Amino acid sequence: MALTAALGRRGAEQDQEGGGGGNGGNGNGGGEGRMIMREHMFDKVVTPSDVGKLNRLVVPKHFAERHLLPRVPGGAAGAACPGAVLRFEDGRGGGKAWAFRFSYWSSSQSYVITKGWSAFVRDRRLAAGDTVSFCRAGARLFIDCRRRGAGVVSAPTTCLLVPVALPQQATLDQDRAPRGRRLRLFGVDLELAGAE
Amino acid sequence: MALTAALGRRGAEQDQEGGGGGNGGNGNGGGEGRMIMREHMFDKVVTPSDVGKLNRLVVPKHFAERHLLPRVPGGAAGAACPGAVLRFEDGRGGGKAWAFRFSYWSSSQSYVITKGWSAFVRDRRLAAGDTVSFCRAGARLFIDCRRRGAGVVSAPTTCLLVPVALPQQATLDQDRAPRGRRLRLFGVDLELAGAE
DNA sequence: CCACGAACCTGTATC
DNA sequence: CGATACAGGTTCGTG
Repeated sequence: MALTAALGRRGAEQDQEGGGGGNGGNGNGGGEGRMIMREHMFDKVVTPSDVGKLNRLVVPKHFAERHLLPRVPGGAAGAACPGAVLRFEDGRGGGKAWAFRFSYWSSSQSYVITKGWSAFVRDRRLAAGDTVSFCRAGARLFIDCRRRGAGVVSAPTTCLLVPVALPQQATLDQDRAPRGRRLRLFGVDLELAGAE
Repeated sequence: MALTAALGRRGAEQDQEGGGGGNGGNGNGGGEGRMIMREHMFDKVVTPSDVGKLNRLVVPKHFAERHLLPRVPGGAAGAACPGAVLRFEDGRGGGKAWAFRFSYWSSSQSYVITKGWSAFVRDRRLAAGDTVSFCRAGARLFIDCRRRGAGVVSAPTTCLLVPVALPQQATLDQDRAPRGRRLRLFGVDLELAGAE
């Protein structure tokens, strides 16, 4: 994985959209913040259907198989794994999270995100042409989006560094992901998850 | 419960729709007929979806919980009770009966009758705006329907008196329903089921 | 391979 | 006005 994180972007991203607001959960308390490296998984420029009444996001097959399928509880084997629920934290922080049902539709031979997707579209005002971005930090998944035509501020927005308040010290150890390497950089704990 | 049965309506209801025909079962033999009071449970004016391709009848929650849930074999406790099969006798007599799967769909928070329902819709030519009526006599369930706009013939059609040929003398005693009061009226055995 | 049916999901009306 | 009920969809297994 690339470690091209831009430390300076941290503040910029947080200020990106002040609205919305957290709805409780493990909030992003200011106190003893740690940092976890977010590995970019993939982006998709959403189609009109992705944000329309179909209530589903088609996930390109190679993205789905490379990045999402290995994250479903029992489905790395490539089995059909019907309707796994994946939890994505709001990439902007704030503690909000989204539960998405990740399925394979044999009729169309495609991977889709169904249940929960329309709520995200509404909340983030996602429109055709916008880009959804999926990231990961260890076993934790993140989703974010940017407006169409919104040029990336500095370099490709592939890896971001976000502050995360760990609910408990043990959180990282509870991850079901294979242990990634750790390193401490500039006084910050980083986790290099899932080296490929 | 109301005891407003109209003895005189007996013949009228039986002549209501000569077609159809019995398909065996415990037929309504003429001989030693008894009478059991049918307690009206609830009606529903069916929607286009109820008689369309969805193959299901949505049962209004308060009706389902008050009248159907207590009738499922092990589910009076209010548990989810997935997919109980309830047997409804044809309200017109003739010995025909319908087996319906009665389920709770947690996704829509609603009770539905699924398997077996479409057969009833077809057989009775049920159309949107018609009314399905559910009655009960002890533990025995009955289903009937009337055409849209077909005003009730005499008084609200809430309690009807129907002839029932008991397969065996013991039938009434096998009822799992709480024992209702009995009375003999005009030489007829009546059972007042489920006094409220 | 198609038709049917059972399960599931969601927007909207309603209280 | 938030929660809920339900009417109307879609998907998918099965025969």
